[in-house]
Amino acid sequence: MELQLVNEGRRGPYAAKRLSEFAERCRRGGLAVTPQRLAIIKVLLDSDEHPRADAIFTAVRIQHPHISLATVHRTLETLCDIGEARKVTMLHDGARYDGNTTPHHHVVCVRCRRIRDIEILRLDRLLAGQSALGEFTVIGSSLEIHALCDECGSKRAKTNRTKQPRG
Amino acid sequence: MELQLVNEGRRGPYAAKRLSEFAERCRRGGLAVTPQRLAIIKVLLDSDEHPRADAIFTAVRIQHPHISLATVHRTLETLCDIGEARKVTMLHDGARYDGNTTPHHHVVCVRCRRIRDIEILRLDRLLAGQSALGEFTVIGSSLEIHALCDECGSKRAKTNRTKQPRG
DNA sequence: AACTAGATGATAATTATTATCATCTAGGTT
DNA sequence: AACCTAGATGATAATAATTATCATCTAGTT
Repeated sequence: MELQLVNEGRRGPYAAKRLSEFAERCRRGGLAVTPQRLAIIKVLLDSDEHPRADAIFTAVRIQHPHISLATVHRTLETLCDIGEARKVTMLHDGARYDGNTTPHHHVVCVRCRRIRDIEILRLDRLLAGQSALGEFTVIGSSLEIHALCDECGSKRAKTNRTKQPRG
Repeated sequence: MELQLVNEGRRGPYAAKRLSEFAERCRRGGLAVTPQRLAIIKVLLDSDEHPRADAIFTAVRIQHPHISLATVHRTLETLCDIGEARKVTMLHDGARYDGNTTPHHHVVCVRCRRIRDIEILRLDRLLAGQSALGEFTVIGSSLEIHALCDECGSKRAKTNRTKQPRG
């Protein structure tokens, strides 16, 4: 089978392993291992809901009533920076619109957020044959390729990584 | 070639065709053909930048100094509703995070925004062999499959389409 | 135990988007 | 051509997510 829903049953052991390695990965990333960070990664690893910051905040507050929402936002971005988490959609500084309604996909520069259209006929063909996925009825799809454009690549080489707004 | 950047040169004739059909498509969608809508679709079709609402607002204001930003936002969403435009990222009500850092993709219910992970090994293999795309150096990628979950599908059948927040 | 770079909490500020509502108009009818 | 009305617009307020600021605190080192 080409496309398949990930078996949620596997998440338990996966989360345990990730958590056991977390402290070391923080150190490797130059980050302090704080109770807040541990609590946040724990909640994130235990969730299968791809939660928003506020949902994680709510969950973490049960054990850490004094944690700040700002800390949750900051920590989630930090975790993404060191590769310990991933933002499902990275373009969250504002909605972007496209007048091209023919099937196509996008390359996005992770730094300047420039977007260009791409065609992947084989992917479109693969997806055309997939009208359902478990309990989901497929409507359409869009591949987002994360990239660094040449201009930003050379800038990055010079300047020391300036954090991008909104992430 | 599997992946290729869309040739921007083709956009001129495409935009002209889309614009010529726009009035009819509005009527078909039950929408009035207003000068504001014409101005907005024109700007969108002429742009290759996948612009934000505020950029479209700025461009449209040259010819329509009295247009409101709210109209631009509303119109863009309306155009998406009737299939005359597309939002590059549809998840714009808040960032969603994922603790699973292994390569995988997502199915999203366009109504309730539930997300589930999917595996598409063939796509991952296809992308693994692609380290550059024109002026872009590939970092990673994520396929977002838009779908309707069974629960929302049956709801939609009953209730008359309630507009989703934020779109 | 002392030190300090970096982390946190509290809160203000910013920004994108949506809601509200009075007014206006596209597109049909008379 | 004047008239009607559902729907569209403009102006502005409200909402909500995220980021900035800054005083305080603490993880990890000395």
